[in-house]
Amino acid sequence: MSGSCFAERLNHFVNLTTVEREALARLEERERHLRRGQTLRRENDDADEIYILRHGWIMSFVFLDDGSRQILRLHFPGDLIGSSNIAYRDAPESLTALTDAVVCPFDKSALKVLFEQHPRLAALLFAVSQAERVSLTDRLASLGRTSAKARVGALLLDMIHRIRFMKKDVTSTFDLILTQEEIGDATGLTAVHVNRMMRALVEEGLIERRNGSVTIVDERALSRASAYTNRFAALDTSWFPASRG
Amino acid sequence: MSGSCFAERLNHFVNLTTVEREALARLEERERHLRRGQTLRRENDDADEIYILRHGWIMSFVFLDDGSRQILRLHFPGDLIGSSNIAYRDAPESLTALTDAVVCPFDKSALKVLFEQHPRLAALLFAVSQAERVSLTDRLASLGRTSAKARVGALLLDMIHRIRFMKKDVTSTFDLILTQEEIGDATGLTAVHVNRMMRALVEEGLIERRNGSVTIVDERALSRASAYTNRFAALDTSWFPASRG
DNA sequence: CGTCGAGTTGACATAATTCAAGTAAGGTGG
DNA sequence: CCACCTTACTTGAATTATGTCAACTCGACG
Repeated sequence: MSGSCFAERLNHFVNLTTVEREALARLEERERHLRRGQTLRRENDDADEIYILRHGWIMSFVFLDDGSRQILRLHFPGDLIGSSNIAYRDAPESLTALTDAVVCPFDKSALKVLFEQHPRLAALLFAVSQAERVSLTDRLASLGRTSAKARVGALLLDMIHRIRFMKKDVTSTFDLILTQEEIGDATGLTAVHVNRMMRALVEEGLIERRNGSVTIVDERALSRASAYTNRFAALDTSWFPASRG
Repeated sequence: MSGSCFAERLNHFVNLTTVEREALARLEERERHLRRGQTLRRENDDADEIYILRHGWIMSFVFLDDGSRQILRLHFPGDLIGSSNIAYRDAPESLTALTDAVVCPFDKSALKVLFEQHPRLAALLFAVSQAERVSLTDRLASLGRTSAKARVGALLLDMIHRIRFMKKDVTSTFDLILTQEEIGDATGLTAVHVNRMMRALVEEGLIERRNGSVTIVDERALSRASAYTNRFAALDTSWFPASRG
């Protein structure tokens, strides 16, 4: 029953039944391969598709009228992406691959079956989306109320935590992937200032850099300096309906 | 079948059946009255309750370590609030009344019944929460990539649109309610700078102020200047399961 | 009548941006 | 294998947006 990294991720929170796994597997029947830099879809596209990210990293972002870009969220394997047009017919955000990537597109009508026949999965989806919401509010507080250095630090911490969540090895080193311009677009800064803040973090002994990889040297101090809250507590599944089948 | 402003709001999107209305009414059996300034719950409270806001305005916010505050969202009648701890046991955000308010608290276990017996309502809840998510990403772009003046303008526009959505009269004047300090905490600015930006907007003829009320004079220009996107399009309900009963 | 919270204003300080010029690394065509 | 591009990163100097501090007004309220 491997193959579905979405099921694998959801299985962190509840023990999926065979029937539930099958239902999830049906969302991942098709595959689409993307090369780094390739755009999966653009703002305002009329899109009925939602995607499960299987391999690689993808970012969602919007452009403002003046040409500036805001990166809304980084997506990792196991994430449900493009979910915002569960609500809307037109995509409110663009999706572009940060690395070579594989996604599984499915039509949003597939959710209908899920909600009808697998209430526990529906509840789980809902809970996961609420957790994503909290993650967004954390970023809102970061952009609204913390310094440039703290924003960059918080982004790095978020990345390492999410990487650890996927692979269980407790590493402190990871491939940055993002350019400094992209880090700026995620944190609301200019590339130049991101550069300065990264070296400041290095000078203060909080991180190290080698080629394209970053090591979190003093995670405790960095977390404090960046006002970072770790939200990787278990989901509260107590209210979920029983599984069917 | 009045009384439930939650049902009333959801009825904007689908025609609720009698059975569905009854299920929703069950979420609003209890009432709790709050006075302006009163806190409904605090960050880190162990909270099993979720609320439907019936009257008045409420804000959700977090405090950072340095004592600064970020207002995450303004809530209006018909909103589901405290929904973030559908995912978590401990509340990630505080809730405080901006005006005298009435909320209907219900235990999150009540959602279980909803997901089991009313898949269409569950789908609707999910879609509404995705729309909220998009609203949060709009704010993220506002804080990350627009000027102080634009952020204040966008907040005012968001308020007027949400007020219009509740009451159908197409007014351009509303009671601001928020202090300039609160506007600052919502937009990531200081109270002093909010003051300057508001008067700049007045001088440019975009808004007017009288006592505590604000009038949007030139909505088109203000929307452009604030990079504001109106998301009050209809929800896409095409994928919803059929209603039961 | 005095106090308090909110709004207003000016002078000054600071964080972040802009502009400009450079370096380093990787990829490509000859 | 070299010469040439291109893209990302780096750095300094000047500029601008926003924050800080402090003083004052005004209206509400007890």
